[in-house]
Amino acid sequence: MMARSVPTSTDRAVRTDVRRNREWLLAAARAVFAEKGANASLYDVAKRAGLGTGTVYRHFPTREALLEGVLLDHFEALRVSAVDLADASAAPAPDEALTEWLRQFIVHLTEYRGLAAEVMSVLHDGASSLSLSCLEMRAAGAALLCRAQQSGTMRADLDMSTLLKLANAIALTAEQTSGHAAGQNASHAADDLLGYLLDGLRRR
Amino acid sequence: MMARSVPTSTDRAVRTDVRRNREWLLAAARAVFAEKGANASLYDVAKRAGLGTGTVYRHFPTREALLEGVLLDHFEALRVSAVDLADASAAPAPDEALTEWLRQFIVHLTEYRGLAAEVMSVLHDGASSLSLSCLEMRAAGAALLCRAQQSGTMRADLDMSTLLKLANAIALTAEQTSGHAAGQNASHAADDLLGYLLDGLRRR
DNA sequence: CTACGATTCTGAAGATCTTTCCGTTTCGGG
DNA sequence: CCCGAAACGGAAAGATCTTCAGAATCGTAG
Repeated sequence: MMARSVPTSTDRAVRTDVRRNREWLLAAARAVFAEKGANASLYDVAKRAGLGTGTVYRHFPTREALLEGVLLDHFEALRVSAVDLADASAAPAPDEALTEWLRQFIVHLTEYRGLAAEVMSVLHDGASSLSLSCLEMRAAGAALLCRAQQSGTMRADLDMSTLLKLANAIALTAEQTSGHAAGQNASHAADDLLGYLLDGLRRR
Repeated sequence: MMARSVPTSTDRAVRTDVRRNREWLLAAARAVFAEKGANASLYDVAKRAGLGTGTVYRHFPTREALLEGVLLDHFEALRVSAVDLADASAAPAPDEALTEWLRQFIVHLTEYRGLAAEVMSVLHDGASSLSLSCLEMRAAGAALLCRAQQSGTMRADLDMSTLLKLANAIALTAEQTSGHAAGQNASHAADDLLGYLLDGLRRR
């Protein structure tokens, strides 16, 4: 193993203030997005973090990058949840597990106003870093879909990509439907719509 | 009947240049939206029309108003189509008629890039003028839904509002999915998603 | 045909937001 | 404690939306 004591230009100890500022920025972004929606100005994020706008761009070169930073935790939570729900020992039936996971997916996407639309416009690019950062979540979710298909309750001619698109569409609709009051209303509307959709995706 | 020869302050002959400029603006908006998407700058619209930006705002106080002007023709076409499809004499079965109409609805909403998103964010305000301007189209479409429900193929607990929101979300999703190549790809993707959705909205 | 009043048009300016840039500050190893 | 590299701050440029006051234009009346 190469010695860590000979740092090169690409391998340098990360300054403590850099890491700290990155955390501050993510926390500020979460707070501002929750308050003003996912389209809040980056100036507001910088101000809330007590930093300059230039620092935002140093850490997150684009708005998309900042969004990705905020969403990574959500994707990881969804991945973990998918793994838990797929655990054969304590898990619910395959069909219920998939339903519950999609419900959670939609809850995460309606967390901030405008988030579903942002994710939508970026999730299906393939090349986008956001797309890559959720690959593991998609894989874990795909396992749930596969299980449901093998158990015979879900259509066989349904791929994970389409399923996520439909869930995304429902999140988008639920967000619009519930007006400006986020929370229970959106969740309830989303549950109804998801119920309709899943009925259509089940085997006859 | 009141004489037209005694114009009051509120009833005055519309200047020819005003009407002409309004048409120029709508034509320019259609061209620019088709070329650069529905989020094109209003400055571009003004420039294309050979008018100043202030003139855009005189005719259409908000971006939403301009969008409405552009969409009126689309809504009317959809209303006519709904009436045709509901015509008992030559119409297809209720279920197929509704499906076909929703397909057309989605085609119209994917005409310009970004249009579905704009409509989505504005259509469900109730108070918005865009929402009002499509009331007749909604009514005509609702007749199709009602027919499908009475014929027993569609669920009874489904309202027009929810159905349109879902169709809107699918248009949006399809648009994002198919990348930047509008046309057949988007239509095809949308057809798939709509098919899945409608399966869920049908009666068992 | 011309003059007049009301309406409309223009384009510069203010406001907001995104993004870049460089002088200044800060960190942490030596 | 010193120094160089890296990071920070915030002004400024660019883009877009929107407003406004003065200039231009139209339609009518004389």
